[in-house]
Amino acid sequence: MRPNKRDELVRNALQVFYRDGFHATGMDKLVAETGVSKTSMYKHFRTKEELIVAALQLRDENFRTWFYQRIDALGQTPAKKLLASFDALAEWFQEDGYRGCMFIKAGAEYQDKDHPIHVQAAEHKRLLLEYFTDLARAAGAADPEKLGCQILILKEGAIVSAVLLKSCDPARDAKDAALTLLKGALPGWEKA
Amino acid sequence: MRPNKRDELVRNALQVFYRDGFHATGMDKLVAETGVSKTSMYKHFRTKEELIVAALQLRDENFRTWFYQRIDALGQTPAKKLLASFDALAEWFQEDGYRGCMFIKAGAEYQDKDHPIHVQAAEHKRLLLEYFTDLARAAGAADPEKLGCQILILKEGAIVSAVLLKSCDPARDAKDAALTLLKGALPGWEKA
DNA sequence: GCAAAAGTTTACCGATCAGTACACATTCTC
DNA sequence: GAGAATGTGTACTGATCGGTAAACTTTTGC
Repeated sequence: MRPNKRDELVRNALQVFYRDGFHATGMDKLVAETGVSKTSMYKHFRTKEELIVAALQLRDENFRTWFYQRIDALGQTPAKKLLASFDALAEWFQEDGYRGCMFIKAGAEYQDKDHPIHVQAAEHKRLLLEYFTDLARAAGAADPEKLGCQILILKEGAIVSAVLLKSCDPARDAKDAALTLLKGALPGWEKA
Repeated sequence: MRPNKRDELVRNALQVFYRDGFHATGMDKLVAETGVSKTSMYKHFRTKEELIVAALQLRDENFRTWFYQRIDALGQTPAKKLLASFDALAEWFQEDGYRGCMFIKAGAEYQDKDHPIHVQAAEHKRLLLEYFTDLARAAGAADPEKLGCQILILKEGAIVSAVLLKSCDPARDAKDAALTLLKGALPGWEKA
């Protein structure tokens, strides 16, 4: 097991950054919480920034793998998969440690558009947009770019609302909205 | 001019927090950028946290006042006002200093739901939800709570997407989505 | 079994963090 | 014009920030 400690470090650091935020997490806290010595950390990553980027890359991989798998399991056709996205989101929102989207938070803490961390966050959203757009195209939408973007907007809005609102059910309402959009965009398609 | 410096402090601190973030903004930077001495700051606010809460209260007042005014100017009926929200958002997104929603960022940096800063952010979203729900009710929606929440989800999603996506136009796509939702929710209503 | 790679502990660096103490200046109220 | 707010600059606290140095221990490959 050669690249062991490095991966373990990134995996554990990811949890801490997600739970506590980026600026609020110091390297000393990471030493305490990951069990990896500071010297080792700086042997693998030259700066805290590089460690954050690595954590975001892992998060992107983990999240999209999980998300796509749940969608495939919950929806059988492209159109139904677009809808099923929101069922997957509902499952996520109910998890104990749910704290919103790590990439929205990364973009919020590192706002400079050229900053590597911001770039990494933007790339995650680009990949999701591509995924939804591909599904919309496969479903036969006349304007898959627009429908894909709208589904993404609903997803991001639901994620934010699930953090900051207590009096409504964003996953359900976003899903219903998506259903309405699908009915409008997919002429020959009715009823989920 | 009695309560002068305090308001000036909050007004300037608001700009810095919005531009640079909360954890990333130290009190010394605020001294340099607001021209208010540290001693004075701590005479008005016992902690940095209290200053942030005051800045968020001002931001809430400023933003909602501006937002509601633009909506009233751009839309004449309740339904058209709901649509016009996204025209107002489009104007905001195009501003030079646009850096997303300050309350989403506040909620992202202070994730504990009981934290005063998080509470303040949630309150802002609650007020917006109430506003949209009232408009949906006035427009004659059968389920104004749901429609209001969906409009809010579209708004939050557009705000986030306007920060992290470069290849699409979230304000336009969200507006089109809102139009589709309105057509579905308002039986006797057609064409904006 | 041996050497190199990878990891560890401990102590440290200068800078910055939020927050305070104190002595002095300005301004408002009456 | 006196007293009370309200403001200021400067210097400071102890803690923490990101990052480094050096000496030591464990694991790994061959």
